[in-house]
Amino acid sequence: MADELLAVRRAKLEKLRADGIDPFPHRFAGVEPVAAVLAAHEALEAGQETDATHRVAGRLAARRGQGRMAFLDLVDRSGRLQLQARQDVLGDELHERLLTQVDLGDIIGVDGTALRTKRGEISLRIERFTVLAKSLRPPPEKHHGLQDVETRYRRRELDLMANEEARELFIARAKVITAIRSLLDGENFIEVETPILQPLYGGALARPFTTHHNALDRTLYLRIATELYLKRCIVGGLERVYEIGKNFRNEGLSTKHNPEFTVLEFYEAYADYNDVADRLESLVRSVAAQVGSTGRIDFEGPWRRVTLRAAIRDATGVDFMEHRDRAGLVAAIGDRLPTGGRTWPQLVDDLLSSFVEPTLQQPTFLMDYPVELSPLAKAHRSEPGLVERWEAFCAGIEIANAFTELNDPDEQRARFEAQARLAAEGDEEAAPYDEVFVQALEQGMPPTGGVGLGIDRLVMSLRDRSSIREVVLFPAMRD
RNA sequence: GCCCCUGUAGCUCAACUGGCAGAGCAGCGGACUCUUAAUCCGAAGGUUCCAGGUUCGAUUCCUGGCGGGGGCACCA
Repeated sequence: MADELLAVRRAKLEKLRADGIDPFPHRFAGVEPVAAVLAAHEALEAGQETDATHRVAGRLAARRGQGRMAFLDLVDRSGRLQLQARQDVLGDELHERLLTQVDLGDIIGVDGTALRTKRGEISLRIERFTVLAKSLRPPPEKHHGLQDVETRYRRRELDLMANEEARELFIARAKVITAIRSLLDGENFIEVETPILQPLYGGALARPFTTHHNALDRTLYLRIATELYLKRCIVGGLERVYEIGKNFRNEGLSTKHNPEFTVLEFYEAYADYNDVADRLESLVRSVAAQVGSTGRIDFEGPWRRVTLRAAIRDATGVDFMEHRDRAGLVAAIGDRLPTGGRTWPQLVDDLLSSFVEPTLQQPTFLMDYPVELSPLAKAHRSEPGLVERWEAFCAGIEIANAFTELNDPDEQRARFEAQARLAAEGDEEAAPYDEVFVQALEQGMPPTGGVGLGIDRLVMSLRDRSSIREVVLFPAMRD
């Protein structure tokens, strides 16, 4: 059957060629979005015709009627426009060609005149049409669209052509990134590009992808974060920098994790974590206002700010600051979590992810983390054992992470040494010692606040999607 | 890596307790000059994911594999 469908379309392709029609012409200039045509004739009354001509192009999505008059739906990025095909306008040959050689799914260009049909739909009467690309495979079902999740992820082009909400989502995603750039540029941030291929990875605790450079005959890593290079830009005096790009982490896939994911990081000299919290909050609020939010999350109001300590204490009764030793914390947790083999910082993280994170539906900052979890953050100005770090959550997942950046090179060196000890104990996610970065700090880095924001996760919350695969065009899939 | 669910026509979905695998859309032939999930008539379209097993008989039950979804683990 599949072969039959393909053969029929190929036969039509050959028929077009036999008739002297190029089924894959090079260009079609002067196209208007269909939404512009619809907007221009909003005032027409039912049955009213015009002499206004328009040129549109897009994919043929539906066809009604097979006789001397037919209606077709043309879809472009801006929307859907009904076309009216009349034999008395096109002539016998062209009308016949349109109805028999052109298939649903073909890309066509149309010149026509605007009217509103007796049934009230703004339409374009086809004066001329051009096949712009013959489609040799059948499109997804016209009414139900493409539902199969696997096909939607693996063959995103089919999802995009069949499902308007998929198009809307990825257009919205683009607007999010454009809005972020515009807002940061307006605050005198400069956008930089730092290496994706790195001789040493850093800036987060994660396992990297490893590759090899032949000419240099050396191992390179795909970055897991942009943090260390961006701080070197701050050391260099760029003062306000940001980067939007992919990070890569060689870890499991889940509804919240894709091995490559898009992150905004920005760093601001002379600011601390409170300043950058204010900045992130207003940034996301503006983005949400510009792009719109379809979910139940309210980005408008002030975001809740609570310490990590209080959040865990309120949810569990466990105050990790009163149990700075592993044994004490294990005793306080009791049988609520498996504690075997977990270190003290891991247990704090477990408490957070099990009992606090799922409850954080509306935007919330959790402030002040144990130093053990944060090798790049500056010690808290008043709370011993804590660092000035926050994470922002909404819809039960983390969307951002920020520090008052550690700028004391000796302290940074000591933190790296602590990580090196963890690595020696077998922790594959411990941060490697980065001497070049420490030397950069030795040049002197101003007090700095920095933020990482997960763009994929932000789009998830703005468009009410529960899987990161819904917001990544081509998510990682098994072969 | 573990657990649960899942895989049927190009697409969207059916198929009772194990008894000839069906419909809509799309496609094909035909009718139709205001349709819009167009309508009507007709004919067609299947390796039921793969490999085994049980059975007179398997889409259905069992085992294994592969893909997908969800959860756990892991992880910013």
